Amino acid sequence: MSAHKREQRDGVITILDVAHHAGVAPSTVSYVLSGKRTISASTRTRVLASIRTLNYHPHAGARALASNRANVIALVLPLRAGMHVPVLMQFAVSVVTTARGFDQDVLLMTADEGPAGLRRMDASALVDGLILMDVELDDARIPLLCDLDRPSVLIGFPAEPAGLTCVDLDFYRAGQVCVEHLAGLGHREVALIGAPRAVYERGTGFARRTMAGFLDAAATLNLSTDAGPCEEDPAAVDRRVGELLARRPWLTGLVVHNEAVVDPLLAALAAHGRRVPEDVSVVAICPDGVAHRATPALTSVLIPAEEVGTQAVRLLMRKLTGQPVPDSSLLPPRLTVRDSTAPPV
Amino acid sequence: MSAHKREQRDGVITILDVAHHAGVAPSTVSYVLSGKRTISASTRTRVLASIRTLNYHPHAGARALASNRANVIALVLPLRAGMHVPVLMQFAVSVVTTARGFDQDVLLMTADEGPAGLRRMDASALVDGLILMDVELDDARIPLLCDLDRPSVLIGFPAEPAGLTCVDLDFYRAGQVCVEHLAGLGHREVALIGAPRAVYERGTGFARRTMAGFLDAAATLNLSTDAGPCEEDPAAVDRRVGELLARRPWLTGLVVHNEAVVDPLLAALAAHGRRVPEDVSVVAICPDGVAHRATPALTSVLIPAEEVGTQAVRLLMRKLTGQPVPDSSLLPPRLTVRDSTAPPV
DNA sequence: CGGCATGGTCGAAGCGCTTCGACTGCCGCG
DNA sequence: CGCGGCAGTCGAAGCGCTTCGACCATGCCG
Repeated sequence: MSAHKREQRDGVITILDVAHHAGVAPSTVSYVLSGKRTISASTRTRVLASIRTLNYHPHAGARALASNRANVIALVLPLRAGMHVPVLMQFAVSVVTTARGFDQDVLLMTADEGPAGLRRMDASALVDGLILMDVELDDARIPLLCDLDRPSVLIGFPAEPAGLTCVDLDFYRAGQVCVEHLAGLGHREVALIGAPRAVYERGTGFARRTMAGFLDAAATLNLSTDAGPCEEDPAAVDRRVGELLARRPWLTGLVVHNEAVVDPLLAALAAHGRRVPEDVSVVAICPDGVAHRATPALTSVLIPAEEVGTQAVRLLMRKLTGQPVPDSSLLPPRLTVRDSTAPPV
Repeated sequence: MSAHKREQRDGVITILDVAHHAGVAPSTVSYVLSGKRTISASTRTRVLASIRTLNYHPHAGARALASNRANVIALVLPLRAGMHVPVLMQFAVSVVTTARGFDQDVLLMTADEGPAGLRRMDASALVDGLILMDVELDDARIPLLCDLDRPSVLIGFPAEPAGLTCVDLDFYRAGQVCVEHLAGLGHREVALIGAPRAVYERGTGFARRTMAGFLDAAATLNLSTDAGPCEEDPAAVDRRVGELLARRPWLTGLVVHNEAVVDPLLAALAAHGRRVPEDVSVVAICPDGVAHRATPALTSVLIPAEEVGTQAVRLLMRKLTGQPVPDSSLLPPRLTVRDSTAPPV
């Protein structure tokens, strides 16, 4: 046991160990890893081999300190009442997966910390950038965002998106598309079953925009309409349907923008003696999974959670590397026709 | 604009800035923050004041590098088929919230990276410890865990928990408790509506243990039983209920361990002409929210997501500070009687 | 054939923090 | 009255990495 330097002090392999093993300078190893300078092929392979055999992983803290980049992004995910958690998680998972593809890790922040949390993220250099979910029309986090030195991307649109980078499905257009589909089939009287009341009151963009699109399209096409929120428990859904059918005996078209309510809604229609699609056509705005798991499979506008998450990360990475980004990305809705819509009899 | 040192090079406040502002050495500031040496009250207040006015936040990377502690823990959250996402998120949120109380941030890992991801976490010193969710009886991640230098806590129990730190509700006992409650009311024929088949086949501990507890208790009490998985869509639930009632015409007690299925189950019972609790008593194993939102409010054994998450973090923090921890923490189930159980007629 | 880019590599200087040993008064005790 | 000890503070040495300028061969041009 000669005192040969202090090869593996703590079982921790450093860049120095790799450098020695490969017979090069530590800086060379660093350049191999980052690609920021040209390295001859022979040296590169040698270094990479050493890295693999020693199973070297750079120390994240050291890297962050020296390079001013943590390779971590924050995902700010408030879990507010009335939001459908499985859908939110689809976004989140997509963000994490995409981020890993860029060699970034994801730090999870819930709402509880509020503004102080954002400030802390910023100042501590724990993360390089932020992705915010569940954005409200007048979101308290937005003024803060501008103060921060770090770039951010919003999933969802606030009322005043100027200067921000936002991604989301074009919910206004989605509302229109649903109505247009029903109108195209010949329906003249349609209703929107929306998110729980709290979601609208809070000023959540996607809910309000869908309703606006729905109403505007219906007005343009001269349909009579009925639009309102809907709570999530089956009893409430049943009540809502009962009232609706009583008030609108000739209603034949329904748009539902509330994942949690899809099954209860179908049950309630059945309970009130309405067949889908023979008596009532139903269009949903939801992830595909929900739509085609239902019986009958629902004609729907897809909420492209995966694509939105991916886009958000892509945009953030562009901002981090100083590339230009579009001000906002509204993904166009696409309607898939399934078994729940048909012409009225 | 005299060249006075280089006060705020980059808009970034460092410990040096604080030290100067407070008229002390940087090490003193550090000790104020960490409390690792005694600092006089007067100095402390002065330093804290400077920190506040300068709005200083330590650089996470530098701290991690110097102290070998990142103040970040990893939350490994596979989202497997058949798991109820809102429940998982309850755990996750509780973990994040509790962690913040210990001044830790939470890094979110999904399953996709597999073992390599765990190794990377370990070697890069990005996180100090891990919390693993959705543990299977024979979980592939476990052998790896022992290799790592970092402590970990499991939410859920594998088949062989020796040497590991695990927390969870005692699902075996929960299964028993449900049966005992029904038997106590006088029911003689009971059934278990379980998680989707995939969950059992995968070897998920909580599902199997609940079933075992259910069956053992029923055997002990001499009840006839019928236990099996149940898929999540309403149609499948309805089918399941139909078969069950056909096969067991005198069935009067039902235990349901599957959040997604609670409402459809009640609907199916109604559809088959069974009133709850007059004809059939129902006990659920689920978070309280689900149980009392149902109609009628369900007698249930609570899944204490919040407490489990909190415990997991507490245990991890103890391990991180070298304090002893119990091998395993099985939380005792508690049954709350509501409106869905009654003696059979 | 001499000088000058140029590709490829090295060395050293930090990045901002923690921590360890050393130093300084000051109190209390013998 | 002197000295050991202790509370309180300082200075400096890293932690492991990136990056900048320097350096050294080549190969190429004039």
